[in-house]
Amino acid sequence: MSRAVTLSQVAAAAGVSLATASRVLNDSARKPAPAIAERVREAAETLGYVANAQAQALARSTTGLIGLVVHDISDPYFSSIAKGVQHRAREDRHQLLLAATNGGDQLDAVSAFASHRTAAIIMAGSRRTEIDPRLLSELERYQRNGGRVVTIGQDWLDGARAVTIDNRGAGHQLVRALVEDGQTRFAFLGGPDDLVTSLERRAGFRSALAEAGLEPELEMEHAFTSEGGYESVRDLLSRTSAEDLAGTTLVAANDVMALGAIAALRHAGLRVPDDLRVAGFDDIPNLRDFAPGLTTIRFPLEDVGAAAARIVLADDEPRVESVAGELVRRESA
Amino acid sequence: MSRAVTLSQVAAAAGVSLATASRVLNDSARKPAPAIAERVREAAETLGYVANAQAQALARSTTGLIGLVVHDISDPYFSSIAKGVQHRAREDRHQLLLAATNGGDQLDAVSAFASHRTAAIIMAGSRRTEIDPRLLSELERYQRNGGRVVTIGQDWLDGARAVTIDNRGAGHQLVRALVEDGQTRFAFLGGPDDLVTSLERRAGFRSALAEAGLEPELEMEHAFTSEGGYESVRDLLSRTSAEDLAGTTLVAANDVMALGAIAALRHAGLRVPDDLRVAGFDDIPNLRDFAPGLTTIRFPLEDVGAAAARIVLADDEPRVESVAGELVRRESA
DNA sequence: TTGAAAGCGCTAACAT
DNA sequence: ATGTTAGCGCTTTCAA
Repeated sequence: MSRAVTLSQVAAAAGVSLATASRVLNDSARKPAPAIAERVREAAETLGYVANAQAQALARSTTGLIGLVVHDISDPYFSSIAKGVQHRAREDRHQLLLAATNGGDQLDAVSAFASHRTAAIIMAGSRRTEIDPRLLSELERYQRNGGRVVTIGQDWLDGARAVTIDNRGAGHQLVRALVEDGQTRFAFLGGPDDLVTSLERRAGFRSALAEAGLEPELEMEHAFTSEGGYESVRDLLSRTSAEDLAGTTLVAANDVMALGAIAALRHAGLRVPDDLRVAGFDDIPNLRDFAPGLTTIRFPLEDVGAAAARIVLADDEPRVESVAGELVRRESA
Repeated sequence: MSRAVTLSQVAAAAGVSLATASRVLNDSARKPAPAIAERVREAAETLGYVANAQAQALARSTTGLIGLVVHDISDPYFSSIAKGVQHRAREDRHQLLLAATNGGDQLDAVSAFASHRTAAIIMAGSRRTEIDPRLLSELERYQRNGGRVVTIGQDWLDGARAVTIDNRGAGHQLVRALVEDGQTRFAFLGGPDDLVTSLERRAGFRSALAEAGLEPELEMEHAFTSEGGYESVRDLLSRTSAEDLAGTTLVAANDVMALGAIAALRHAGLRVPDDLRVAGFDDIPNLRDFAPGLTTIRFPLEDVGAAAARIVLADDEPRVESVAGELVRRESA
C-alpha cells in the first residue's frame, strides 16, 4: 500500500492548494467554489485517489473505528450481536474491528484496540466472576484516554456504559411459567461456575423454584456450548436412570447447550418433551428449524448489539440500557 | 482518544531521544543499551504509554490490518470462515476489519478497507455471475496500490489469490453417492440464479444425474437461507402432492437451506428420510444437534478462512488453494 | 550507540 | 474564498 495517490498529487493536478483539495474531498464545513470543486473531484477521479484513513485519523485525532470483543464469532449468540453492531456501526459510518478471544485473553484484544485508537470498545464476551485486574486497568486507561466502553450482559465496568441483560429475571420467568404449567422436577444444566451469565440464570431458576416450594433435582456445570449441553446429559444419565429422570425439565443455561442436551437425549433414546423436557435462553436464530421447537427466553440479540453500538457512540443516550427476556413457548417444555 | 501519552513524553521522561525510545519500544533491528532500554520501558510503563497504531501505520506505510467482507456474519457459513480468518490473523499479528454487506454493496466495504490501507482483503461474500464493474475496478486499483486480495469460493479476480471450493465436484459426488444408493428421483432447491456457488452445485447435481441417465424432477430458486429452504418446500408442495413426491431426494444448495426445507417438510407432516430425503452442502457447525442428521458435503470452513488469511499474507504460498468436499452420510438421505 | 530531523498523508488554524 | 503552514505521533535515514 505504498503506491497510492496522495492528496497533494491531486491538488497539484487540479492546480489548487492542499487545503482546498482537502476541503473538497472531505466533509469540510467550508465549501470551495463549484468550479474549483469540480476540477479537484475530476483530478481525484482520474488519478484514482483514495483517502488515507490513517493519516486522517492522525490529523483529526479520531479514527472512526469501533472494536468488538467476542468470545467465539461462530457462536450464534455472538454472531447475532456482531450483526447488530455491524449494522449500527455502518449507519454511523464506523468500521468494525473484530477480536475473537476464544478463551484467550481479552487483554490482548483490548490492547490492540487501544493501540488502534478505536473510538469505542464493545465488550460482548461472557463476563467471569473473577476479572483479570490487568484487563480492568487496561480498560480504565483506555477510558481515561477518551475511549468509550460498553459492556454487554452486565454493567461491570466503572465509567463504562452497558446493555444489561436480565438473566436472573429470565431464569425466574421461565421456571415460573413451567411451574404454573404443572412441572415440579427441574435440573439446571449450567456453564462454568465462574460465568456470570450462567450464574444469574441459575439464580433466577432457583428463586422461582423456591417461591414454588420446590427443590432443584440437580445442578450441573459444563462448557457453555453445544458440547457442554451434550456432555451434561451424558453425565446426568450416568448418575441417574432414565426412569428416575422421567418428567424432569432440564433448564440449560443457553440455547446451544439446550440443543446439545436434546441431541444427547435423542441419542440415548429419550424423547423430548415426552420423557424429559428441555428449555434454554437466548432464542438464537433459526431455532424454527429444530424439532422439537425449543422453549426459551428470547433476548433480541441483534438489537442488543445495535443498542451497544448506539449508546457507546452517542452522547445523549442513557448510560445503561436494560433488556428483558420474553418467554417463547415451543414444544420442548 | 486525545489524552493519550505520546512517545516523546516517554522519551522526555526517560531522558532519551525520540528515536531511542522508538527503538526500545518497538521491534527495531537496533537494540539500545540495556540500561537505557530499561529506563525507557519503565517510563513507558509508569506513564501508561500505548503506541498509536495510526501513526505507526503512517510512518511505516503498513497497517497490520486485514479486511474481511462477508455477506451475513450471523450465517454459520460466514461466521465459521470468519473464525478461521480471525485465528490466522492473530497468529500473524494482524487485526481484523469486518464488513457485512447484507446484500448491500461490497463496493462500500472495499472502499473503506482501501481507505484504511488494509494489507489485504478477503472476499468471502457469495459471488454473483454479474459482478459490479465498479467493484472490480475498485479491487483492481486496490491491488495496483499494493493491496492483496484473496477470494473465497471461486478464483474470479485477476491478480488476486483464491481459495476455491469445488462446488461442482461436490454436487456431483453427493448425487452420485445417492444414486448408487438406489435413489432415482431428485429435485434441486437452489439459491438465486445468479449466485455462482448455487449454480456450480447445481451443475454437479445435473451432471451426476445425466451420467446415471436420470432427469431432475424439478429445480427451484429461492433465497440462499433457511427461509429460502423453507419456502422452497412450501412452493414445491403447492405444485405437487406429497404422494407424487414420495421417495424424492431434495438436494438443497447449502445446509441452512436444507435445514429450512426439513422444517417445512416436518410442518407439512412429511417425514425425512421416510417420505422424502434431504441433503445439503457445507457441514456447518453443530449439525449433530439436528434430527435427522443431515447428509451433506463437508467443506472445512474454518480451515478455508484460515487458508485465505494465510495465502493472502504470505509470499511463498501458491496463488490458489483448492478445497474438495467430503461426503458426510447421515440419516437425512 | 544515540540523536537530529525529514518525512508519512492529512487537517485545521491562521493568513491573505 | 483560497492558500500557508504547523502539527498529528511515529519511523528511519543520516550525522555525530
